[in-house]
Amino acid sequence: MKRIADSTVRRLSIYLRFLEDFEKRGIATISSDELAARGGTTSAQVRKDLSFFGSFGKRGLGYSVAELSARLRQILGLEREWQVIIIGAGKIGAALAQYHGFAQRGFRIVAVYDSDPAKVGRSVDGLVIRPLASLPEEAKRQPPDIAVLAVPAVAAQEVADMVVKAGIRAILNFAPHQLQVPDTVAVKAVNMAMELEGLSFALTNG
Amino acid sequence: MKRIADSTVRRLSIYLRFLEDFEKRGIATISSDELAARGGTTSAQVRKDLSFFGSFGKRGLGYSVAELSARLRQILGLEREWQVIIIGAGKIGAALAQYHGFAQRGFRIVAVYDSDPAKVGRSVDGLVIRPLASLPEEAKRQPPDIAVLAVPAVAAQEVADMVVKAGIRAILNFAPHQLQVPDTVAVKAVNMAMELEGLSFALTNG
DNA sequence: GATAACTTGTGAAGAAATTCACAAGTTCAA
DNA sequence: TTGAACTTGTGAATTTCTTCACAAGTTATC
Repeated sequence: MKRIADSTVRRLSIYLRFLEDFEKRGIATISSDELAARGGTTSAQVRKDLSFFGSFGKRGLGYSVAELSARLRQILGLEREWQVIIIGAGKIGAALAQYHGFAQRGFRIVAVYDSDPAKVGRSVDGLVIRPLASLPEEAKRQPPDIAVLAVPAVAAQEVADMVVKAGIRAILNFAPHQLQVPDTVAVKAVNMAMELEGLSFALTNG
Repeated sequence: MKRIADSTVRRLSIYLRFLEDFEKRGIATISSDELAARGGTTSAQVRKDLSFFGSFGKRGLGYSVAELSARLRQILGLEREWQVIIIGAGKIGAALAQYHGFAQRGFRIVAVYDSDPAKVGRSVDGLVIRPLASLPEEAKRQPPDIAVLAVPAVAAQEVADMVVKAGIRAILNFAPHQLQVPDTVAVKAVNMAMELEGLSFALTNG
């Protein structure tokens, strides 16, 4: 398949969210124009994005909400459940562990790790915090799909190396540190400081 | 000034982080090549990004770490302090309020709001949670620069409208909801669900 | 069944972002 | 002073992404 741009995948995610909204409200069909209006894009963009994966609409009518959202879930790989581990049981890590929005969308948090002996053994939202050192062993027995890194910046690279070595091929990084990983590993970064700086730039140069 | 791409601003943020690292380690100069290697980009990209704002380097030598980081801070608007309010004192909101990394970079959290009477009056990290209804009045007296939205998706648009009406011109949105705001208002979204779906896509189609 | 009003899917055009490639400037050593 | 080794800054080329524009298909109405 032709390489799909990151921006396209992000938009598919947005479309899916709207479609699920429409589904709940019992709306059966939707046009690219309506879909675009909500997502701050254009109808041509919507159609182009979808066209990479096939043609799902009916001319003159639009898209079946149920069908398109099912196809998007399939495209995004959301038909299965993903096993997620959280590394770092600090403020952010604990908040993530307790946030149930993930599980609702098929991302099941199966373990929380921390390297601080004072935290190991405590529970977060029903999950006992495990020692980080046990990750390699445990990952061998039951390989997680995605590792969420909620550790301090200085530790991030080291932990990422460990995660990669354990065979995990996707990382969601909350640490404000640019990770170096082999390109067989997918990384997404959530960098709040960077977003704030983007706002600062906009306010300054707007 | 020519419009600066979002991607450029994000990279400036990344460069600044490295430069601060180098500054701490007492390194005086750095080449675009070294800067690029850390940020997963190319030296040409670094030079092009910087060229939008002037020419800060010395041929044959590179960039002065101290000078370039000062210029980047200036460009990004980080020379002043920004007043930030957090709306929503749930798990995420509370974690953000307690995260001191923001303050270190000049984003000072001045207030936390929530609409839940059960939460109002409690403290988070030394800040008393205020009733959301009092925001318009308080914003008049002391206008915040940035509002961080950590509210449920269903409430996000309503809260955003309120924030915009209160004269705030920058929003960092943690709610998984696409906000509609006038284009005089800058919005950045941190959407963990979307990032996870991006990873899911990568794992599925990688 | 004819017409009007929609809407999709997609090549082609256009715009935007990235990379190339090189003149020009700097440093260092002999 | 010369030459070798670097490195920047930037037009031009290239690649990538977005928008345009329209043929072709669908539905509704009379």
